[in-house]
Amino acid sequence: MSYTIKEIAERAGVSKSTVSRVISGKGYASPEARERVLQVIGELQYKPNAVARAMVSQRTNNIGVIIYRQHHPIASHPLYGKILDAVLTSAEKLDYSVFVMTDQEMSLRSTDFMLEKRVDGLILISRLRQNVLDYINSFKVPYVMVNGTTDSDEVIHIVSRDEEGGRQAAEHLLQAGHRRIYIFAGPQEHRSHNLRLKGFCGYMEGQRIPVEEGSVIYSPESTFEQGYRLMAEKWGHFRESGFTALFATNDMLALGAMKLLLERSVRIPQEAAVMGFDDIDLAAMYSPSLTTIKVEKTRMGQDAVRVLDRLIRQEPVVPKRIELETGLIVRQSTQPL
Amino acid sequence: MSYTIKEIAERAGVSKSTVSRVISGKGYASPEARERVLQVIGELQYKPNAVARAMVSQRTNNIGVIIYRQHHPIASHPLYGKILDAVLTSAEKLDYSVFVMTDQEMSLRSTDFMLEKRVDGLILISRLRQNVLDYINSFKVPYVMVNGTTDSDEVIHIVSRDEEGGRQAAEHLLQAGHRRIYIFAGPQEHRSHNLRLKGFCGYMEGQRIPVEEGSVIYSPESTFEQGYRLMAEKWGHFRESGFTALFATNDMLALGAMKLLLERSVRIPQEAAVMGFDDIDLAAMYSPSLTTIKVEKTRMGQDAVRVLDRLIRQEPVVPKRIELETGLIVRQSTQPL
DNA sequence: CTGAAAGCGCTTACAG
DNA sequence: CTGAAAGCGCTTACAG
Repeated sequence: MSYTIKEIAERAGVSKSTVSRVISGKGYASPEARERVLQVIGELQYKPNAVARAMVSQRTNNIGVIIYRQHHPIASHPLYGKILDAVLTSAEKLDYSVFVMTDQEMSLRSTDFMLEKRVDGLILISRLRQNVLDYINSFKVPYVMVNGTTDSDEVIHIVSRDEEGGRQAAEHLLQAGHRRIYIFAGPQEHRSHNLRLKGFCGYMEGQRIPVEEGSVIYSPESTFEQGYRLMAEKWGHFRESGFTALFATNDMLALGAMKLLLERSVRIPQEAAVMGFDDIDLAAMYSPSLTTIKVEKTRMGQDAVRVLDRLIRQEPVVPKRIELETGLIVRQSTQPL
Repeated sequence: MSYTIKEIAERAGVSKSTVSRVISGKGYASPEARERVLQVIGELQYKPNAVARAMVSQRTNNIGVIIYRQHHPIASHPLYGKILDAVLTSAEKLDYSVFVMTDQEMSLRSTDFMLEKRVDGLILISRLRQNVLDYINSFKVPYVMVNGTTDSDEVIHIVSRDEEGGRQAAEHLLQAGHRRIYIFAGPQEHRSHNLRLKGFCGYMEGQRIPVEEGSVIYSPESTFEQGYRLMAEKWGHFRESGFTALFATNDMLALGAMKLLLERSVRIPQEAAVMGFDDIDLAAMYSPSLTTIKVEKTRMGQDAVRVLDRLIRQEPVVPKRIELETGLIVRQSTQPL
């Protein structure tokens, strides 16, 4: 098929060892030998076989990304897709290739795939079951968790300051004059949804305007469709109880709810302000654009790669847990045009 | 680090060859031997080293996906992200792992990566330069192009019937009573944008309502922001010339334009109907939801994997060019609520 | 500075 | 049915 180091060696009139040395740049090679080898490599468009290399060096220069999602959009997920983009870009800079797998069942299968020595390390995105984590731990592959849920202090983990973000959201709505705020809370078993709600309620309480009983609507899913359905269902309650604002623990829920409101001809933000969390692309594109709390998606992907690279190279990783700042993004949905 | 076939062999009291045979299932092994080997494998959680396997079998069971994009959203791109999702899912079913690379410069670097024998085949998404294609061709890696642009009949190629889709769009707008239609045409060097426009204009001409000079606005980009900017710029022209509908050659342009119109308090569809192309998720979510021409994103990804698998296994691939049907999706933006 | 040799962890004929 | 041997394409000490 294609050329091997042996053929390069023959054509250049040197040994395989010498060819290997000039390619790697490690070890000596006389200028003349180097010259001839490079020449032949150029002519033949020789590409070293990465598999053979990995075999001997015990390093593949591949990293694996597993995105755990129960529902459909995965690579194209507005949040995880962005993180993936950043991982791809950052990995390339460090000369890693990246395997991407999605796992809808949080099974061990995707993990096994990766553990067959195909990768030097793993980036695990989103929430995964403890048994999967235990399984991964039982092999000693370096890995980094992004936006997941774990109690272990040993797990290298990158998250947002979701609780602080929840506080920022509450603060903004209060400042905008809202007192009666409706809340759509996504799946509470997810660390982020849970902390966002906690931060929000905590701030309100601190301001002596505690969140009322019955104004928090829990949702087992955090999709656009769910936000729409939920608002359709709760619309009567929302309107009759005199709420003036809606906060959802992620943008998709907020946007779905907002669409329903718009279809009911509710003027936003005049009659109802809406606020989300994540700052997905769609938030800025919507009409009205959605006020939200920004999550550092790109940074998460970059940090994941940076930290994983250190882990792979056995360099010390300082904080086991990286927490990224959130930020308030005020847009049309909470502010008059 | 982890166990090798040699250790399994020792513990099971057989030779490496026998272990290999029971793992692969090819070749004979006595029930007793098989039993013992399987037992040891289970106890030790032995995982065969995929790299060593690839080395000898000359098959990696990996495929590479390269997405060529000049601008930012890549994995998270509303169209390509969906295709990628389908590729990931389909590949897994056929036991392939997938490398994902994005290439913003359409350079040879990403290609080189893949050509270092890391993959059995390649899926190239979006438009790539001819020189990259020539380069890939000079090696004989099997590959499939998705939604690209090529004249070569040799290239296995999956596309949509974009011209037919353009016709469907025109037909729909005419039937809805529109005669004066404004058009935002994305980058014409892209096969899809070009054909969509061609199909649209062709149908109009056939109906003796040829598209007017000056009603086609060419755009070098096909982003949401660009659609918004373009409409902001052309708004005066649009309004004063009495256009009643806008057709854009993709959803992002259409949506961006629609946001501008909504901010100018134009009632959609009563005062201006808007129509896009692609049927990205956002189209259904927007308010008003966007009428569009559906592209079979999932099917594209599935077919790409299916065809590439045949190519890799050296089975005959029947049509070199697969064209997928488009379909009209009528939503609020062209139809009164 | 350079080459012969061993070895990475498997698979695959080939004898037995 | 089973094991010894060769080999996949590299890299890495080790002599010279």
